[in-house]
Amino acid sequence: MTNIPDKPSLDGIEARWMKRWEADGTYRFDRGASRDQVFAIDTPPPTASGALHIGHVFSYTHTDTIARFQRMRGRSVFYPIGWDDNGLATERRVQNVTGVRCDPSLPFDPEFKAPYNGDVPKDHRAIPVSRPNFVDLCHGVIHDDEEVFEQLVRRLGISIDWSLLYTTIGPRAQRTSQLAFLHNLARGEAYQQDAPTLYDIDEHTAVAQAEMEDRDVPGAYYKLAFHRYEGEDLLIDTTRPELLASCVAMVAHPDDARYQPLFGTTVRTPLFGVEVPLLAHHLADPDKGTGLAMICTFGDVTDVTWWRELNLPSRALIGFDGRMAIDTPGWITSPAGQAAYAHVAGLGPKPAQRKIVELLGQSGEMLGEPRPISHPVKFYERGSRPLEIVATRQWYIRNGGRDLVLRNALLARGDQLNWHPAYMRNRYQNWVGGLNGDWLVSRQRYFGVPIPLWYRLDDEGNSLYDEVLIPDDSQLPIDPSVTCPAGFDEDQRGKPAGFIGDPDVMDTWATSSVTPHIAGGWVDDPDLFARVFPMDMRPQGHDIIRTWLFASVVRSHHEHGCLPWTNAAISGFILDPDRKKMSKSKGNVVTPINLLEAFGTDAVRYWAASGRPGVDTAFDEGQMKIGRKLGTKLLNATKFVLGFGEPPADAAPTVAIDLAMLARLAEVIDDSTRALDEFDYARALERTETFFWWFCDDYVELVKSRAYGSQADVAAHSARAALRQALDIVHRLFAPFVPFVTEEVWSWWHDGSVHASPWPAADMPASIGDVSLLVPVGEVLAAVRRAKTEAKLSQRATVDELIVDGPPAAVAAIEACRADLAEAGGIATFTLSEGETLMIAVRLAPSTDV
RNA sequence: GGGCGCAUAGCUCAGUUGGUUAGAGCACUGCCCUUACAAGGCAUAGGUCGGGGGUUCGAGUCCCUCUGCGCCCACCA
Repeated sequence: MTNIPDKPSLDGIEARWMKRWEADGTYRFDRGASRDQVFAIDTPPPTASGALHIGHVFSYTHTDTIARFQRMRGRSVFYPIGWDDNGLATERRVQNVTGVRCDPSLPFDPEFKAPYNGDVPKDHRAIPVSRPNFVDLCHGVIHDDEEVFEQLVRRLGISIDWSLLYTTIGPRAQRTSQLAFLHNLARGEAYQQDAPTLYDIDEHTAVAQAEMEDRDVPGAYYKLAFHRYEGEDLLIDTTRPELLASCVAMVAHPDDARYQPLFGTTVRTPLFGVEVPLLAHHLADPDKGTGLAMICTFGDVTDVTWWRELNLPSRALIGFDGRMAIDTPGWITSPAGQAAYAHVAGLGPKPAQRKIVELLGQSGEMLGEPRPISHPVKFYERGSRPLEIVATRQWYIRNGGRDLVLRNALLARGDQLNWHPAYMRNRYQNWVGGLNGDWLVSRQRYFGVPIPLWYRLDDEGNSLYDEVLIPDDSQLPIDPSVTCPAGFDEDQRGKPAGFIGDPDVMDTWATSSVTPHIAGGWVDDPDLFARVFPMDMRPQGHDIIRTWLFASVVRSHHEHGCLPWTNAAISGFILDPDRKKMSKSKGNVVTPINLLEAFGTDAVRYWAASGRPGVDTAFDEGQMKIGRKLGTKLLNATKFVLGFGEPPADAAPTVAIDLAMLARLAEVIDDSTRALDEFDYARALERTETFFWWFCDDYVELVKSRAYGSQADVAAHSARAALRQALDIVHRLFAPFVPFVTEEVWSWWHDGSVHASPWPAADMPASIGDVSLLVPVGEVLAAVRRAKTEAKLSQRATVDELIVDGPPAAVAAIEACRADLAEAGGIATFTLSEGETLMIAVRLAPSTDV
């Protein structure tokens, strides 16, 4: 069958084939397949915020090329997708869209309606709503976002099986996440601890090490005088004078001769007159400032270390809202000190600092002017103010940060994983080797998977955190603020001798770290799970190796004692043409939908697939134009080749040049197959593309006269058979990269989808022909073209005489293609002789033009 | 301070165990309306492969070193 359009076109092919693939179930996972026949992908669940980022196009295309390749190789591809809709990103979006904020102290209002829908005025003050109302609003917004997002992802031609769609806030995800947590708890891998914790005072939540980043911010050194009972004042440099009231000690290095005589003595703090000891600790740096530091509870993580290792008291004053405690603390006993504190009580960090500096100036206990500096400060990656350290009870999962044996086991998992590209392994090792604590998984937020626990209350109504009440697995998912633990009644909630639900939700990574389990049906479909786990491939960006990848390895290591997948395929970032990372905050993001419309999906995918694994790639419309050209060329070349008609059934390539072309193609197949097996889609595309353009420009030009029938029938049949065989293979080699146009041209002469056809791995041996033939033949062809171009003649111009003199092998090769060359070049007399080196002389016909 | 990556034509990049005169595309220039394709084709030109040193018969490729750019990590008072 052939059904070739008169005017082939790329217009509208996306919509046509998307519809067809969906109707035919082309990408449907065959769940009858056994594990060894399955290729399972742990697709990154994007945050469905309504806008598709060019980075999605880039990385999802990379994964899709591998998925399509494996499908054509005969694997049943398990290719799910989910929407990562729980967590702070969604909460923020909901706040911005609807103009509310969550206040968990409020009661549920069944009549509540959001005041706005995306049109919140600038001066609007967020309306507080109850947690159940807030969660309802979140569900509404994400539902709308996800419909939009699905259309966008479909538009990319990503061959996921949409019947496997999940969300990270959905019941199955919640159940999976909670069950995994309870297993961690039962095995002792999850534990709670009341300890100083990095805390975001705007988002009102603790954050994990993996979510922190350093930012350089302006600050200043202030030189403060601490008073000795005898002798001169001791001077320290600090960037945080506002913490002076929380000072618990001073510290210097044990080897620091300047302070050695004073170790063990006490000094009085400026302004507040609190007596603190001068202690020795090796972390104090003699070269920094005066070599003397004040220890406050808590200015930074070093303070926490000192506090813990030197057994110091806690004098924390900064609350969860970042403000100084209202009541004057008991350790400030002097009237002057109490008066000073009254000035800063209730102030936030910045105003408190200004006030303290002002007071120190007045008292003369600040020496000289502040010296402005720029210094790195820890921030929550989504936060806007520096993190504070507050003591709070939180849940942790062991990740090797406090346990060398576990750390080494997890480092070994990193070695065991196949990284593409291999050097990405270093990011993992670097991160795991540098952990300084376990994974803090509890978040004081609202739209997430609840920590599925309750606590008993004592007779006074205080929480007994050691008496954890655990739900039965069959109850999951639960919200402990709604569901009641076994053996209790709802009216005992919050009452003495009753119970209280854990108010927190889990870190969003605590749920995304079990995406293989969510997608694979760990909790409700063990048969499916056995067919897909451990998965084959985890595609993701290098920026989330320390979070998503590492957390997933931790969970799988604890739960199954193995890796969750065998391969990690790491994509790079998109850089704008000035080579800056594209991100929303920089405002240099390109909206891909316009590109998809301007160039077509295949063209944009072509650009994406030319970015090598792991390499940050510049956004380049030029590459998309080339991709568009490739699509057009595939249409035209296919139309042309098929236009020669089918050779007789028993026809086969017999002519040397035809066999040589097929031999070259066989090499391309080998190369491309090997590359895709190693997840190097870019190399596979490049090889196929190079072949294809050579095929069109040289081979087809050379044999088209013969294919039309200028020579013997058997020779014509050889050309037609070779052309069709090559075309068939080329369509399949390109299919993973440009799925729409390959499906289009394939449909002209085949039943069924090209994406369901076998990968051409074993179509023919490279020994089918002699590729070395192609070199001298190509040189003759090029020489003839050059001569015509230099004479400013048309390529159709006649060559009076072509004289070729060369080594025997070259002469033999050219002799074998003599007739094709003569016809392609319009050569009247063709003289061929043996000599030392290849010499080509072209004598053109005298111009008959005016 | 530690780790990783990159540096090849004006631009974007290939160059896979070291092997003959270093490649492609885009851009530039010239030519060709050629019956698959003018939203095309053909061709010319363009590089001391970041600098220096070393190993080797031979180095863009391996080793050392320096420089520049980028990323990750770090206990940053």
